[in-house]
Amino acid sequence: MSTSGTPQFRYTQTPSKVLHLRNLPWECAEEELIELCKPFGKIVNTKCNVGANRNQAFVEFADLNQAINMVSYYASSSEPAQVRGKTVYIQYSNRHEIVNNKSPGDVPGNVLLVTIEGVEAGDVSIDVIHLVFSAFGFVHKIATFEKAAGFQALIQFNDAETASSARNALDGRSIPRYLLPEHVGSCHLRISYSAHTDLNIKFQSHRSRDYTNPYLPVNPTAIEGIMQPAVGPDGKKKELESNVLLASIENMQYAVTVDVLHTVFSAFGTVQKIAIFEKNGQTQALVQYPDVNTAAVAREALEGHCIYDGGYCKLHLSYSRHTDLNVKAFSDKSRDYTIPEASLLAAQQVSGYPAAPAAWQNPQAAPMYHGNEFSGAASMQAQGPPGQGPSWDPAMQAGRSTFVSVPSTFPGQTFHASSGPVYSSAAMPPGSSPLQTGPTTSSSMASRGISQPGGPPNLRPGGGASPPGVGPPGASPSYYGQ
DNA sequence: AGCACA
Repeated sequence: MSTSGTPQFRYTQTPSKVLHLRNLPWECAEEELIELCKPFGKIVNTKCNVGANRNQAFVEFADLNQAINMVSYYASSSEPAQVRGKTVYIQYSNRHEIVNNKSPGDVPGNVLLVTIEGVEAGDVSIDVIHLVFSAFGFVHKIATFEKAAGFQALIQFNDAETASSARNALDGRSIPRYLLPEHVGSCHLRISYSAHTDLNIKFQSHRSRDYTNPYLPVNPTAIEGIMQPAVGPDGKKKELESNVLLASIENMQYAVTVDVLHTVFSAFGTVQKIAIFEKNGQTQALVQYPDVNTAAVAREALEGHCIYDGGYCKLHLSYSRHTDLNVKAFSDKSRDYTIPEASLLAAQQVSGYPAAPAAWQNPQAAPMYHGNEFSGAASMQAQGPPGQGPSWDPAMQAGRSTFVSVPSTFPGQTFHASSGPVYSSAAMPPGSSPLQTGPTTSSSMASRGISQPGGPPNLRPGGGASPPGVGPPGASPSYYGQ
């Protein structure tokens, strides 16, 4: 009649799908465990390297009878269960399921996430990575990128077995010295599994490769060497122009939203895409125009100007190396205005989907936002529980994104309806009302018919000198049906 | 050789 607190009698545990294995060799690999147990049934979960000595493990069978089969087999067998020649002691676990067994990175898959510790991105070429990992099988695709964790690569193999062999052999090991530049000290590989099954490589470049598709276009802006700054006739470095501007926002006392940027930059032409991200603690944004000329005009006009009065949110503009941003169509940090309104609205009607693990190891962001500009985007790949990534992206459900393979196995994903961004007036600096006309504040925005819900910028493009040939930028975006 | 994880 005892309900709780009754100690389990030592040697008469009740049968459980979960078996407790002791006296395993130190850091016994999961594969060895599975090898031992799979003759008795389907293994649904394992936990290895348990205990202070890391020589215990748990194995969970799909069916209780399978566990019973294994225990009773070895109970009556003359040959004890063995791993690497060591006798393994098997009992029913006193629990009935293995819980919290694996972090996402431990769930085997055909794509590896490799962190190359102790190197700069430039130290290890994609060819070296390819060489190292090709030892274990045909490498289909590689995408490299930088983020807080360091220089990382996604390596796609044909199957999980191949990926696993590469992981087992290389995790914690180093890339051979002769493949590295002299100045590189140690260089350890930290390898886990990616949740992805197929990387979406857009270009062959020094950052990404698709070895299955030799006809994939070479990204002219992403090949090493081409990116060397051109030198003008005067011998000075000539900045490469681009239709995409990189804006650094200095003294950002107030929130700068996608909409604010859209308003500001639309004064010079159609803004196609915007992405906001953090770089070294500073907010930056990429703003894409259809052509270089428009970008150049915007750059000239806006450079050094402040979005808000009082020297707040000062813009510094340069040309990005990107020519076509690959951004989430509708998030709080990015917008793709080239997407037809209808599809956006339609996308927002979609409901009932679990939140996508978003950009968890988003391979798309990786190759597309290479370089220094987009560590912010890369940070969306921050390792962590899937499903806790950035906000749900309607575009994914709208079928526009083909790159995310949403693992259906992650629990705890909740759908948060995306009702569109809400721009609180807190984003607007006090005393910087758009309607206020001050020394540096013109009413040009209002006269252009721009009315932003959350505090339109005071910035007057060109300091009063409107760029030639630029008309009213049209109504503010109506994507979110304001 | 004797039960993890929160």
